Amino acid sequence: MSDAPSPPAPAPAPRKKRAEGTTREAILKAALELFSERGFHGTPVPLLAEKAGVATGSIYRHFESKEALANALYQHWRNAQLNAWFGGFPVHLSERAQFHELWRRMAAFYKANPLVFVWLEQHNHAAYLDEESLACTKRVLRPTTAFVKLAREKHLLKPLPAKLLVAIADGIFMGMVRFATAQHFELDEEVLDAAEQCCWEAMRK
Amino acid sequence: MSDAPSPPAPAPAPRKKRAEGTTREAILKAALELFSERGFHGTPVPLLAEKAGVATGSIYRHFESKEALANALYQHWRNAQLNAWFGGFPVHLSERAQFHELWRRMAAFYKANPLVFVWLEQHNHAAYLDEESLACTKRVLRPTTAFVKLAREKHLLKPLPAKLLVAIADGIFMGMVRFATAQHFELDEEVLDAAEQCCWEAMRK
Amino acid sequence: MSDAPSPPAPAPAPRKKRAEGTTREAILKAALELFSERGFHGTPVPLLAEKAGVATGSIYRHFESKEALANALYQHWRNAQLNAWFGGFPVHLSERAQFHELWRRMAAFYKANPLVFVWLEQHNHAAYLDEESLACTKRVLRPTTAFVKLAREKHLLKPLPAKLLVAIADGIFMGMVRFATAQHFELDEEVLDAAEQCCWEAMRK
Amino acid sequence: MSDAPSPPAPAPAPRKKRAEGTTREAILKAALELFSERGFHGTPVPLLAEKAGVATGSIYRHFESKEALANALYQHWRNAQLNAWFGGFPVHLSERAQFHELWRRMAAFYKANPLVFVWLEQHNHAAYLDEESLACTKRVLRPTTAFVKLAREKHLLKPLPAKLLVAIADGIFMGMVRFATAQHFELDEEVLDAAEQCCWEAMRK
DNA sequence: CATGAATGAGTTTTCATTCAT
DNA sequence: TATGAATGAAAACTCATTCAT
Repeated sequence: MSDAPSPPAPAPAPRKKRAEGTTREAILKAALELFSERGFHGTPVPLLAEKAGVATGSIYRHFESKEALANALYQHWRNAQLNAWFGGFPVHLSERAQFHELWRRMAAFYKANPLVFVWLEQHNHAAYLDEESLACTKRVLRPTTAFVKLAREKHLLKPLPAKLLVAIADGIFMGMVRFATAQHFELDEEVLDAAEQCCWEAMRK
Repeated sequence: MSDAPSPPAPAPAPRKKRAEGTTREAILKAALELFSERGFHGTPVPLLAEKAGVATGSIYRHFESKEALANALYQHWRNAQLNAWFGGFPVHLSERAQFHELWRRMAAFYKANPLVFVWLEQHNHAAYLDEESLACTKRVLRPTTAFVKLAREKHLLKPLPAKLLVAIADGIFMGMVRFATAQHFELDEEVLDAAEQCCWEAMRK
Repeated sequence: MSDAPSPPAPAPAPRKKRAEGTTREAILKAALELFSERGFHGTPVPLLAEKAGVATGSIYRHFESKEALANALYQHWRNAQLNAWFGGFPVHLSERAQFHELWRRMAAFYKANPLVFVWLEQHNHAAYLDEESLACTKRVLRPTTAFVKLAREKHLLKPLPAKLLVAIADGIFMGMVRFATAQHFELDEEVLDAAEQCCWEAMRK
Repeated sequence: MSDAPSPPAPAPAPRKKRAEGTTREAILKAALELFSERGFHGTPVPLLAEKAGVATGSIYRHFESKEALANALYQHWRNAQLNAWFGGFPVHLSERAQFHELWRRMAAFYKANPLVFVWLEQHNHAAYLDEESLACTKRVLRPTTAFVKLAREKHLLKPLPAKLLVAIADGIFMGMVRFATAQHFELDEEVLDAAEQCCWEAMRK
């Protein structure tokens, strides 16, 4: 009815200026590190902000919600992956050579962004991923499946469901990555080539 | 503030009667379902209690904490897995036959407890796992690695690090499972055998 | 990828036990006082909890959200008002006597719950009120309007829209209440009767 | 993190040009609309800025704080009201005629600024109003009270406290306004005259 | 004088855990 | 041993305010 005490004193704030888009990038970078280390639900936003070197509130200036941030991150990296794996792919090569090229690209992408691979694979079906994120996942799977189908038609690969072959290849790559991860993220040429050979022999007719 | 007459009977506390040990199991069952679906941090204890059909407080009668519950669950299933995979294993068979046997057992265990596989694989290095849980993981890995080493020594498998071979085999199995899950069909004999063959060819010299 | 520090230590908590329904009542009481004093948006939930003598979290055990609390409060008091104004109303009396009776009841209700009247009137169209709350408002208006229509038909009141007459009467009552509020909530018999007479003369033919 | 090339042109800061004083007025206009619709605490400054078509920071170029803005707005309109109600008031007329004139002026002011009336009436004792704002309120009340006292002395009005009579008249006016608002029609002559007559009969001896 | 990203305290809400019954 | 209301610290999110440009 009458006078209620006004809030204590709305606090000032030191300022920082960053180059265009830098804040967003910093947040995405921190999110990748923390999400892959501790999981989505295991990562509090303030921790994320601290790691990104920004204030908690700034997160929400760039992303609608924590969930939206996770989706943006997911889509960003799925797209980057799609590009790294298939951008300007040399389709004129023989199937075996194409496979080699793809394997190399996958490895290169992993080496450049070791956390990304782990995160993408582990959070495939997380409840917080939206339609668009799931669509991105499919977009990456499509060319792989197409390639496998073609090679299978040419009787180079086993007459198994293309998706099964893809799943197996993916599994082998993931196994190799896990092995590398256990060895402190070192993925040397030798292992890479060996795993590629394993994979090819797993699939080939 | 007072227009509803207070209820005449003070409602005696309902008490649920359960067979011995059943409550604990109901909790573990609910935990498995929820943890594998939503993750550890994504699963509130009250929800867990509801799914288990017990009161929230009852959880703490059976487990020290949520973390302790997760570890108990993890250890329970790692041990079950160890037993299912290697209990009374026919070590007298040929390596190829042993591999076949193992593959079959892995599949059988997966079919019997599909969620377990998913959960165990995904939460390998989670922060909430204690020493004992990690020890359980190693205990499962040991016989597999030993088998691979032996077969490799006999020049049946490629001369690669045993851990890499194991990781690859594991990856293929996981790929197969994912494939089955994605296609919404039971892991049938055909796919199972095909994947086994792929796996063997991946590893063999 | 590896061990993230588990949360600091999830804090214990002293307990309190209250009679059935007491907590809810305490919350509603505190909410009435604070909402009418500082408005809905001007009242932080922790303050509300403190005033109610409960923990912040307890609010959410009894109400879905702050908004739901406001609606529950609103509906509670609108219903109480309906009952106080019209419960067992002596419809056999003359119109003038009925008006007197109603005026007395309105005053009695105000005297018993001074804050309620103010709050109900001021927050009539607040954005946070739901369907049911608005329906409650209408339910209170209906008998008043019906009474006015009847008296107007008997040529006791001016031939004006019933809703206008009701609005005017309501306005006078509110004016009286504001006057009383300014005088430290004292609403003495004299003022009450005088205002009643004013109101009747405002409406009568 | 880096697959999009940074934009070629660094985008020069857009600057809005407005006629002198227009920005301040745009802010006040937006504030009136939002404060009367959602209340002071329910209106975020960024929303206000958006509605006013200015940047958030610009608000603080024209007003010390949100609270200061509310007070400026309040005072602005209380003064406007004072002027509209009593500026050059024809004090030579008979009391009844003066009352008619006042009623007309009140209605005219309401019609010209419907939101103002609502806001002024509802936020009379809000905690964020400062001394000066409250003084403005009193300044509007003074001539009304004086007029009522005079008329009462001349035995034209009931021998009641002047403040009660004023409160009643105010209540009737508000009731009329609410009625018009609820019926979604303009305050027409007919209703206006009828309410005036009601009000006079409520107060007159 | 204008801008709007950045800030961090404050707000709403959740949830692991306790304990009187 | 089971219950579930109560707790309060921490989570997600908001917003008044500042300041580099």
